[in-house]
Amino acid sequence: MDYKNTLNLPKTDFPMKADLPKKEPDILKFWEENAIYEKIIRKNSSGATFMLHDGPPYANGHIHIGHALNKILKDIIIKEKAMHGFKAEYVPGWDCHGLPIEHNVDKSLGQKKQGMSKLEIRRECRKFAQQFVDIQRQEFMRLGVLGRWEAPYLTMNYGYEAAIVEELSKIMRNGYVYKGKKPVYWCAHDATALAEAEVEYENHVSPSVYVRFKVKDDKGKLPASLRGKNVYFVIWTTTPWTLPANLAITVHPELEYVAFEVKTDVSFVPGVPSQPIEYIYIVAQPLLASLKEILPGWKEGQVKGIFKGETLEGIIASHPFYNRDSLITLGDYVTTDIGTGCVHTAPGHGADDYKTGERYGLEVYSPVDRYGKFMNEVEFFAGKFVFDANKEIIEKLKENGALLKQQDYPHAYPHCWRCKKPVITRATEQWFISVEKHDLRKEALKAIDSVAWIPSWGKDRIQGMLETRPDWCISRQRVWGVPIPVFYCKGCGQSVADPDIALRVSQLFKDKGADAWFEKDAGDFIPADYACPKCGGKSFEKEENILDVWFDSGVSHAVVLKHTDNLVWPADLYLEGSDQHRGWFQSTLLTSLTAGHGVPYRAVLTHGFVVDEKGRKMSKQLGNVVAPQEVIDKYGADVLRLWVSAEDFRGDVSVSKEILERLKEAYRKIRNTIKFILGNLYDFDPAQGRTAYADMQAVDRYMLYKTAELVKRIDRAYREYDFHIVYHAILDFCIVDLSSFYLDILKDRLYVSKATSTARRSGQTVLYDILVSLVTMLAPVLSFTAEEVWRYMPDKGTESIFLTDSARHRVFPETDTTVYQDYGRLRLIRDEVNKAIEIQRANKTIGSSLETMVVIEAGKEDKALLEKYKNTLTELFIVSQVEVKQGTDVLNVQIQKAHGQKCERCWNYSDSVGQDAQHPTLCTRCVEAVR
RNA sequence: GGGCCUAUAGCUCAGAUGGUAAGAGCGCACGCCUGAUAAGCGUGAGGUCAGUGGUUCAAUUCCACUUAGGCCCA
Repeated sequence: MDYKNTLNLPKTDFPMKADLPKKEPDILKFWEENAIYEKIIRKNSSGATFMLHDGPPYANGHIHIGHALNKILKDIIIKEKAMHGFKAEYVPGWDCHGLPIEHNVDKSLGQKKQGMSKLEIRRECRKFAQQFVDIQRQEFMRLGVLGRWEAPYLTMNYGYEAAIVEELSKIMRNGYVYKGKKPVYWCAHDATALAEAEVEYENHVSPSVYVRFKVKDDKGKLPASLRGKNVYFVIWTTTPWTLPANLAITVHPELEYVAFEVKTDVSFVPGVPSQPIEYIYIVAQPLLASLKEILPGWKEGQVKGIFKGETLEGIIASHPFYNRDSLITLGDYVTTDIGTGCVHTAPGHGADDYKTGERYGLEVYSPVDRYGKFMNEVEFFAGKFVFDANKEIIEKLKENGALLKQQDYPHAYPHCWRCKKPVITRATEQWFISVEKHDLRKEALKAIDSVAWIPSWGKDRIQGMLETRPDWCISRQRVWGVPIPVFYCKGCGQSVADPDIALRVSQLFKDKGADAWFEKDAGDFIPADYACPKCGGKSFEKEENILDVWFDSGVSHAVVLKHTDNLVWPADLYLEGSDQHRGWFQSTLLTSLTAGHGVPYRAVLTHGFVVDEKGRKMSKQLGNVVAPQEVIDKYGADVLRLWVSAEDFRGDVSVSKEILERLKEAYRKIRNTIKFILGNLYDFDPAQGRTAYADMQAVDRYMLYKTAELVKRIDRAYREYDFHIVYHAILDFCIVDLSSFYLDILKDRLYVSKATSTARRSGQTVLYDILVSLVTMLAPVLSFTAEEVWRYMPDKGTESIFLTDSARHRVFPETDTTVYQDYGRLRLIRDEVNKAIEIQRANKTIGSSLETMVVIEAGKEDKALLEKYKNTLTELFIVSQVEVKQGTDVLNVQIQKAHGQKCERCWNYSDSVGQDAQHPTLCTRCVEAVR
């Protein structure tokens, strides 16, 4: 007789091979066709809300692995909350305006763009953005992310565009918006401002000059020994044409500066007789050596004093050819790579210069027109094109005895990407949001105190940034964006930034979007009776600038959370990469505070960036880029999701072939464990077949305790966003507690015992509870697999696993502390037994552990423990016989050959084999089972 | 150059107000099983806790610096 047929071997159709890349699309279809996301929301409609507000990715190009990381993290959180009854909506969004898109459109339009109107260009941009919204939506959905994909928020939606203007009008009304000047890259040939991304660095030879500025008033800051001498600051610049706009000289506060005496034959000064004169020059000490080589007469000079840069602050020097002061200022951007350590500063012609000027209250002086020509007010050079003026300026310096040296200087210089001509930096009128108005900076710093920053250093980071950030320049000289709703009086040029008019503009945007700005005239937006507050004029023209895209996404908290069904303001959580401390977290906070909303988020969680196995960032050059699509095609989205969960995302997150291979193995282990459990529940009906807790075997109760412990740990890890703990704890549980312990032990009982016996049902009851716990805990991470498993459950309860309430399945009211402690020790003894068996295996005396009898000599306590569980020891050790003897406190395990015959059915060795005439090859237990 | 952060076995992660805890799982090696089978089980080998210096009776754990790397600025 073939007794194998009398065993209860596992049976299940749940496949061992996951075949995720093939299977996942079917599950996606199931979710979509059955509106599972909507059903989840409906199920939780009376629950507490959990509002995670999605940061909009830029609708430009395909998603990369960083996007996948971010979206999967959000999805894990949303699903976990939803499975605990929270009303957790997820409305994804996209950032649609801005330069990068305009760029791409420019590129594809090529020459055609020249003849196109702004409206036409905007239409192209909208098309481009929409195309990538659709692409990215598909790519995000493929990751298994559930959400309101059919109605995402797009910053280019008409309603959104209108709302942007509405928010801006609130900020205007509260007095934060002002007009100022700021230097930007400017192409004099095309008469247009250029963005950072629109300049290309090309080799260029500039006429560099060393120029001396005479100290006019040292404010008592120079040593007395220098008093009455000819003291000069020496600057170096490669743009002599910016000298007419010089207002300051900047030194580094921490650097050492020297007063260097040079006896020069100043024959280059007309009218000065050829005789040595002593000059004192102030330059940075570390640069002195190289300057000695360059400047005539410096080799023989002498250091007459040395002082720190910060002591020079406030000294007044004279402009080399105008009757104007040049203030000595401090700036830590001054370097000692090249130059003199004293930096010519023209706040209207450079970014650093501008910041310094701002700190010292200097005018943003930029007397150059849109064609790069000096304005009329510029003495000597009026009307001259700046690059042509270089030569004349150098002549003027010579004339005035201010030029110490001139030499050509080849370097990389920014050029216009379109006309390829060198660009200039020129201050133009810009709109700003002031961070000082109404103590906004202080308010913002106070606000971040009330936010939970995870990890905690996120607060230090944004705090440092807020403390030093300048006013927010919100205007851009571009086409693809939301216009700044202000006007200029045609009569007097007065700007009109009126919040009420802005609100009217917003109303008009609701139907046609911001395109209305480009279709209509100023008069269509301004009430007919409106008069210029300055001159009373009644005709106006529209502002040409558009808003910084950071403003668009910055107001999403108000636009989306306050105006979308089921969403609430403020957000419970923002979750983005750590680069957003400067970006979205700040633009959100500032727009919210200035518009009068308050603090827009309760918690801000950040993740690091995806790097390779060596911790280096991904780049095409290094060839270490991992595309999410490739991972999905090769391993499946669930393995990608497992990766997201396995890594501690608070730091940088690495991905590599080995990491993915390890995760694939981990996935298979989890899957196989589940498959085994499912296979052993084929005849189990949880409604009818449950064994009462009191009737369960000790090890079963122990496992319930272990599971309860795990559940507690996992729920807490989810709450604290420690997903890598979820991963490790579940994987370890599957390997250590289930596969190599409980499941291994249980096989004998499950296979051999009578199908309906309490021994077997007790195990099945526990297996079932473990499975439900496991799969519901895994669902937020391994969403596809969990959904698949759900279909094989003995009592498939809900249409989708995400419609079940995890908490309901994770209640373990009865836990037996004694059995828990006992089994803790028993497992250690089990380890000892295994070691002893292994020695015999190595000796080739035995193969299977069932061939053995274990003799344990134990101390008093262990002996008592072993006797207590005497009847279960063979099962625990998976051996045929166990004998316990009194020994010393040092455990001694002896392995002997088991006595009796091997039972043909259960493979245990027993003296009872052969006793039954009908089944001579079976042990009594099996005879019972078979009968 | 500045701000913030990271650095424990090949991989992913634990760990300690500073001292008898340097741990887990995977991978790897060797073996067993063949009734979870492109599965399962057992045993074992892997780490100067990035480096240097300091504080201390004692540091991988505290401090400083260095190196490598990341984000944001410049």
